Amino acid sequence: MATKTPAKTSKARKPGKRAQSKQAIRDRIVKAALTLFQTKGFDTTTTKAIARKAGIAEGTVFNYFRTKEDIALFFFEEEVDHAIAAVRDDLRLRKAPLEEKLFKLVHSQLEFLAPYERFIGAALLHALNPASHLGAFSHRAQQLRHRYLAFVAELIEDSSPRRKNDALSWLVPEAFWIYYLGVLLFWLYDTSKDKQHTLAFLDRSLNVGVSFLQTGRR
Amino acid sequence: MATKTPAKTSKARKPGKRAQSKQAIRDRIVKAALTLFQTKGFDTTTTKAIARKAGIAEGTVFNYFRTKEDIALFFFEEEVDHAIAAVRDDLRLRKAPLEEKLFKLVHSQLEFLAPYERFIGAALLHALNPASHLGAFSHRAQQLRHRYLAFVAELIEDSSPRRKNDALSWLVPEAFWIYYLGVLLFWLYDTSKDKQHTLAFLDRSLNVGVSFLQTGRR
DNA sequence: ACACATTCATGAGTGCACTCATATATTTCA
DNA sequence: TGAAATATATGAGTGCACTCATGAATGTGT
Repeated sequence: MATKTPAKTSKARKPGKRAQSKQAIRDRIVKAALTLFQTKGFDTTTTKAIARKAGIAEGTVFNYFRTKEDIALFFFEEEVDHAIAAVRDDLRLRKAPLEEKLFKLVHSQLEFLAPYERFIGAALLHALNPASHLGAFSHRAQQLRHRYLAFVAELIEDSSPRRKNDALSWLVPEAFWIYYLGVLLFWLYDTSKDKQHTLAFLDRSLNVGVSFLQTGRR
Repeated sequence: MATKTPAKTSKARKPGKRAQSKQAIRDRIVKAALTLFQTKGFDTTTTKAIARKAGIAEGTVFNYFRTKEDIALFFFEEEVDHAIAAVRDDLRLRKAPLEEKLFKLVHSQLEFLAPYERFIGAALLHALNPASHLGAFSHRAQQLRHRYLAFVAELIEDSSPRRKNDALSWLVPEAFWIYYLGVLLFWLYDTSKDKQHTLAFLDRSLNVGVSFLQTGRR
């Protein structure tokens, strides 16, 4: 059946059929799940429905994700990685002031999330529990949050060096996290064209926040 | 059958049989649940087992608590109320410095939690998610957290009046919350006699924290 | 004391996330 | 190329939290 002549020379050589479909199925699951989460909500979407929509058996879902929540988490991992990369790879930002970097960071996130606004709304409710169900991502969720905040801390550190031992410094990422959740809420309820109100709010509040941070610190 | 002659005079009069057993059953459920949570863990304790231990049918559990998590939440509500009352009712504390009030608050909590150390450990893991499962208490949990932090804010406000509009003031309860979780962790792993290390840590850290708070603020 | 209303206990039933033994497809190696 | 080894798909099964129709117990008005 297979007209394949794999020239498996030395060691690492085989983007074989397996690896290919593996990636494809993973994507199909995530896509199907997100569509359903978006239209029916997280809780009311069954794993059976996800499997059906993805064209696979129910059990197969669990070969790719340990739990239903992990599927959603995977999405947020992509979202955070995407946003961090967007800031890292923007050379123009290299020597830009802190508030511009943070703006780009959050803006990238919002862009990524935009197509799934309904789902995000539901997810956020959970995540505010303060840590329930969807926020109850259990372990990887913590890691993700940590990765995100570590990046934020890195940006801050780059912009106003030293002062690491400041008694307040560990609070700043916590505060940013709360701020970020606030922005998300604002964004969700923002009915202005292209979410312009959110962007304006982001711009202003970051300016105020950063300048407060730097004044209070030095 | 009933040899009862209820002199139902005017309006509000009847601690009837109903209300009595209602309270009793509620207590039986909570007690049974806590014992099981403590010995077998939260997740591995089934509602059926709770019902059996409480001597009632499984469905009855759900006449008293909407979810299994609500049972645990009820326990924490009692815990917080108890601790707040302990501080409020201690007249000697009325004009004591802030750090003493906070000490009493947290100390009361730890005393209350002591018999269920194992369960707390499990619960804390969940609650750190940052908001998962047990922390996923969904709504009442938020209210509880809010009630607790509002009381803390009240104590702080009493001790160093004014300065309400300080840009940092909203962060202080958040910080205290994180601090409190830290204390719990410390306490859980504290093997010293009567948890003396925890108490010493509490004492010292509250002194430092409060004085920092007041210096930084005025 | 009797009927009507209300509250509550009951446990079989439901739907769901997740497991597992088995079948099937892919890769490896001679 | 074929057969052993390995990775993956499958869907009936499992255990659990939670629901609901029923009936029994308690409360209320006469």
